[in-house]
Amino acid sequence: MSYDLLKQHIKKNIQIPSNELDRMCSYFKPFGIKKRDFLLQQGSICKFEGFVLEGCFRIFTTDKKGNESTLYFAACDWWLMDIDSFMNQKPSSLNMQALEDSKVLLIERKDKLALYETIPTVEKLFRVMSQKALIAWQRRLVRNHSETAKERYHHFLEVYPNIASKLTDKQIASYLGITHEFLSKIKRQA
Amino acid sequence: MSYDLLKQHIKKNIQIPSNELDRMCSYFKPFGIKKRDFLLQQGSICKFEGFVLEGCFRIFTTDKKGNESTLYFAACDWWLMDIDSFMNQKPSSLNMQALEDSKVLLIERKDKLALYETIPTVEKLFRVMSQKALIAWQRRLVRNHSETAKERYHHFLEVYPNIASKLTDKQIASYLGITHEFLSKIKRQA
DNA sequence: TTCGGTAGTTGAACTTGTTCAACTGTTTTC
DNA sequence: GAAAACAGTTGAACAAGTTCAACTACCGAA
Repeated sequence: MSYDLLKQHIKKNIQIPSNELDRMCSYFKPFGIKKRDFLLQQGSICKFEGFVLEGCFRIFTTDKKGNESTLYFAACDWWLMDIDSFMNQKPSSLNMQALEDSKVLLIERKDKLALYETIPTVEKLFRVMSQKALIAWQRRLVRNHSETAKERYHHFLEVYPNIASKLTDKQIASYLGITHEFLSKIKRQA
Repeated sequence: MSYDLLKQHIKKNIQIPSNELDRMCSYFKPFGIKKRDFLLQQGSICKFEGFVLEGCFRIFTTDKKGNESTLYFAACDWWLMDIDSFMNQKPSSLNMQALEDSKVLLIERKDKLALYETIPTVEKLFRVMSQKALIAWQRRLVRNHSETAKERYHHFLEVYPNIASKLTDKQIASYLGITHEFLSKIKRQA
């Protein structure tokens, strides 16, 4: 059953009565997407949030100079959201691209907003998840400031071996904030 | 009245009945702290969260190599929290130091946790605030990846002129992730 | 008021990471 | 099955940022 993973995930974050959990999950609809297709593209307005069941996504942005910067990768058990575009209904600055054939559970904006109003536990869930994400972003910044690209590369391989194995070096480089040429030189040394 | 600023801040983020707002704020206690003193020190366990009324703080961490990395500055109308240490009651990796004589409103951990349980709107408030903070951290990462130190420096001055004016170049450099010597060289060019 | 500590500047040598171009091998696509 | 597109490697020249040391100026404490 495709909702099990989502339910497990939620229960890892908060305590929730099973009737509320069922009701919440009932708004999520399964959706399949093919390798290289985009779930969201820069410039469009985000009307959903998603939870990855299978496959892998890259969430990245392209700046004025044309450089791609990868914010994060989302494999199984991760969330796909563009909070800024979703909450404020403004054009997104993010791209969400499937790196392989993938399956997600999507919830529409109106349903999500309704859930916030009708099930207080949903507020708690996303408060807890957002705070955990904040901790991770803070750690990543400190790491970027205090470690060399080589150290960051090896740390990434160590912490996300499953995700790393699905990625090209170019994608990893854009996550680390270096050129793929330099990543190639790092690998030669190591 | 010292609670006005906090109340205004909350109402900017969510809608909340005034009796709930009053009750929530009643748990916050005024606290004064002198220049150079620490509200929280690396290694200790964080038992509070705070809201800055006056003055300015620097939130930073010191890594194994002895390098300081500044996560953010908190002036009037900003929050002081170490979510990781506060939620998980583990030793903090952060320092919160007053850069000038400052006034804050502090809420104790047990009161904050009780508020989450008794006033659902408090969950919403911190969900919304955390999500806004997440957006800011994501933007900062992209900026670090796509801009030079010089560009980041000028952007910082532009966006936070009030805070920047209270800081030494050393503190700004540790926020930007560069050495203070290099910041000095940037300033010479500009 | 003097002394010690910290902030800021500068230069020279060095390390880290970029850019560009050329080349190789592997996937896609038609 | 061929052509085109993309991923990865390498080298040389370059740019960005660090390190260390020396120096100046200022602020805080006794």
